[in-house]
Amino acid sequence: MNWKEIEEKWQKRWFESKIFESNPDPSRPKFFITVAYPYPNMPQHIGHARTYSLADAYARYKRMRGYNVLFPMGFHYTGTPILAQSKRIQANDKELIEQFKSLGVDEETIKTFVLPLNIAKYFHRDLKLGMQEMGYSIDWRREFTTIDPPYNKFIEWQFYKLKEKGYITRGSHPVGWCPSCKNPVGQHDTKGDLEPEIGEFTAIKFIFNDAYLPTATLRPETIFGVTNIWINPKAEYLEVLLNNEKMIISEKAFEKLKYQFTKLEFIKRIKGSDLIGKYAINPVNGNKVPILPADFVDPDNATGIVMSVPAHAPYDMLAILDLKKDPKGISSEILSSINPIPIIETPNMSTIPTIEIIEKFGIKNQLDSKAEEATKELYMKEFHFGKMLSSTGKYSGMPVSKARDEVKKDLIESNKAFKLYEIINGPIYCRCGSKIIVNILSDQWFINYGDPEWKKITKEHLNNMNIIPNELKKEFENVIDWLKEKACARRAGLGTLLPWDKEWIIESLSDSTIYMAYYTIARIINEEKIDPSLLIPQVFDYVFLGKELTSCVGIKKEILEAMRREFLYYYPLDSRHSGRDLIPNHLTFFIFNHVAIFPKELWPKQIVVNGSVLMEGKKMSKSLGNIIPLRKAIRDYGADVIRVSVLSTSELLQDADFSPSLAENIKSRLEEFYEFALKYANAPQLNKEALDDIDKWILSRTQRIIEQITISMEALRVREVIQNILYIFPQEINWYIKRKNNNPNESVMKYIMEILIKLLAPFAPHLCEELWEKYGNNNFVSIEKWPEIDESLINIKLEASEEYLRNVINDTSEIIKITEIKPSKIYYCVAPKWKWDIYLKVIQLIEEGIDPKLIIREIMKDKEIRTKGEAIVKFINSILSLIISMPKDYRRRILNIGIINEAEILKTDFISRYFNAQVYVGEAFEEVPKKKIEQAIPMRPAIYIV
RNA sequence: GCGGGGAUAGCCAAGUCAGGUCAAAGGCGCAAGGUUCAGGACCUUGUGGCGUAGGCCUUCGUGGGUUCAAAUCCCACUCCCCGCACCA
Repeated sequence: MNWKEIEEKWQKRWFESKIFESNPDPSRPKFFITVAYPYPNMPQHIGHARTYSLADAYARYKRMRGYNVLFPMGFHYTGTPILAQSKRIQANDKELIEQFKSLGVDEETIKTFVLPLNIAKYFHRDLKLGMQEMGYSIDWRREFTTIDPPYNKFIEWQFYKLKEKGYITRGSHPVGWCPSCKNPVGQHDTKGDLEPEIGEFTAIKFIFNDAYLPTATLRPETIFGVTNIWINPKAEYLEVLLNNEKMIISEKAFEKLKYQFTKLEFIKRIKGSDLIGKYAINPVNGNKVPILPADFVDPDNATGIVMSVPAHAPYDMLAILDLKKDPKGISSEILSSINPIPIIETPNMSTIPTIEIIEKFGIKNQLDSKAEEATKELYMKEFHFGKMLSSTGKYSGMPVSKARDEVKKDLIESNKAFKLYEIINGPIYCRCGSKIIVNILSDQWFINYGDPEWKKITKEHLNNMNIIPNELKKEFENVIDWLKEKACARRAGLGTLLPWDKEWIIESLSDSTIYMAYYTIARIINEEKIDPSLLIPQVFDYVFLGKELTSCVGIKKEILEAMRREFLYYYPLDSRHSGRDLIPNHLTFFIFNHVAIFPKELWPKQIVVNGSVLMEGKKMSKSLGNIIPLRKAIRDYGADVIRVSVLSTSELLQDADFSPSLAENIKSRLEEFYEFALKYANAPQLNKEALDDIDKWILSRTQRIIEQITISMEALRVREVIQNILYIFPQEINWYIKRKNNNPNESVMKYIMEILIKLLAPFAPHLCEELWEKYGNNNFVSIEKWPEIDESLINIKLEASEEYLRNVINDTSEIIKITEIKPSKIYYCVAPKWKWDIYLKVIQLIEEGIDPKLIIREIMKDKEIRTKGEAIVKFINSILSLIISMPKDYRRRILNIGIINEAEILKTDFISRYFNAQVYVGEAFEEVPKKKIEQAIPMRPAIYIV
């Protein structure tokens, strides 16, 4: 079959017939479904296909269920990565150019990428074509980008709303910063794509003559254990004025702290070596401590001055031991006066744990790489299990984890220390080559997701929402709990200007929270070509909030009313789809913002989250070079194959594993389905009057599959759906064909295949349309009615009979296999009626909840039965444990069906054909040993083979 | 650290919420047979161990417990993955 031809044919027809364009229709229920719009900075790949294919399959399913489905799409231009990429292209960055090339972008196009907008436009087109080639049922009339002027107006309105509610705040905020680009840096701006991590240090002000030595630490609680101060003798230090106080810090620190403190002035240079041997005073306890040299001190980390706590910091202990071996001019008097001061006790650790841990790791000196590991281990243990000793005054007895915060707070409040920030996973370099530092932005705008009242209503609404899969609800709850202020604007990038402070551009996670509402009016804005300058806040107040329009706004009243109608028809949003990586940000912001801005009845109803796609078990990444561009994959395998591949290998939340061999497999499976279905395309319509039991059986099974798939579909367990259609149910069909001696009733087959085509249509729409047409229909299967169960075709008794037959055949095969008999005669001795009576009676009693131990007594109450005596007891004993271990509904089904005429079922020449042997069915045969005959129980005839 | 998810046969992956038809779906791989000039594809069968009668034994990360019955419920432990923000 020619996939490409079929795909193009149906995509064209769908487009021409406009069946996926949705307009308000009050006579039909609507279903509004959206997916997180993509960021157009690289080609669409298989990974994207999962979320979109899932949403599309869902949209198609809902459409077949009779909903007026709106499934729109937009493009998220907002943000800085495109800018960063463009800069790299300008700089002729080979790596990026190669990456683009390997993803199929031609050289000429890459040249145009010197303009950021060209990147966005190029990939916008790529993404859109990819979506169309995948056959997504999108209403393209509503398309927009987030830099379209009308969208900007919409975002401005949103921000005015947030501001009115008091959810916008302003304050200072530390960010990773490139001093030469003069911009905050994100992961995509750094060499090697490293995310700068910012740590908060406490700088404790040791008194040194008329100045301070600020020692920077992550463990302020160890201030009580300080024995000395470390300085790097090779480093340059400066005397500076910081917030009007004289301090000594390293030269490197001075350069960086300029970005964190506005009042910082140079006074004079000091050599590190000049400080050595002098004394400083611990501001907490007044202890006089010497200043000593140490090589491990990094002048480029924090202040370049370190306090020494040899009892609890391995580096400090090591440096002291090193110094005792090689004093470097320090007097033995000073060195001998330095004794570790324990201030923390930790279970299972000695009083001076550093000695213990140095021995354990076998560390030689302060430059030994193992010191880092030892430090981590000791810090971790002390933090979790340590308690402050009595020598720490008011903190005595406190767990270290608590003391750390307390000491820090107290020191800062009493002006004995101050906070400073440093990159703790550094050094990290900007793509321009400069080292990343911390800058404090003092006038940063935030959305205050920490607002307790806002949190509360958001959480309340979360509880009313349907989250698929449900396990994630808890995760959402936690995210709502710990969200704080979120910086919502930045200085560079594409996007909407903050309307009241045009120096700032609204950041991408903040301009994408309520845009689903914009889709409802985007069609009108696009078609009427509304002048964006007319889209003032009052317009949106009217359209979205129903506020009276007080003044003339320059847009025709009918148009405004149409927008309002359209919004009210589609809102609230019925289903929001994205990958699970968006839970801690976008999806939660989405709930927050809806709750803040819209009236309660318009809050979103459902969120659907799916896992990502792996490539042959590995994460897809540019560096691994294992990204398959979607459009290439479509050419290689076909759209339906990709759709089914990414949706059928794993459950919703799991990562799906894609591979070429999987795709090949799915491809042949789908082709098989197609060829198979084609055989019955011209068969006559089903005639319910002319059916035998086997026909009736498969028709009954077909109703079950409809039921099961519909349930799975509602819960979006799409893997289950596809598995059932493509693998599990076909086994039933095979059995049916076998039972019919390879002569299936063609009208039955046609009926079944029509149903399967419909059930598969949301997943493989092109294939199914083609088949649907071949089946003689001249409408689209995409908008056909989803199959419904035909109760008249359900036959429990036949299903049970067939299951019985299969079990007997299985048992027979088992015996043949073990005994290695080549069967010529098979005898089936079915259970006599009295056994059936007792069997059902026992099940009945167990169902009534009678203690199994009392069953025999209960049955024996019947005089009739008692006459049989011994045989009865033996029989009951043989079936009792079997019956007890049956599932409840299985027992009920047996009671419901009652006695099955086993002999009649087994008297079919199917069995003798199957085993190529003579088959005898009855209650007893002379040829069969008595003992064997006695073994028969209902549903399990005695089998004797010779 | 805080939060979330997970551990099932050679591999992938269902089953766990609602304990019982569970030696445990389905796929891949492997083996045998069929078809084929051959390869591929396809079809059938098998794929924990033992067994000349449909059975028995062991198994669902480890160790306990509840129950007539545990992959499933409870407790403890070990290991793995992901997120923690200004970045889409």
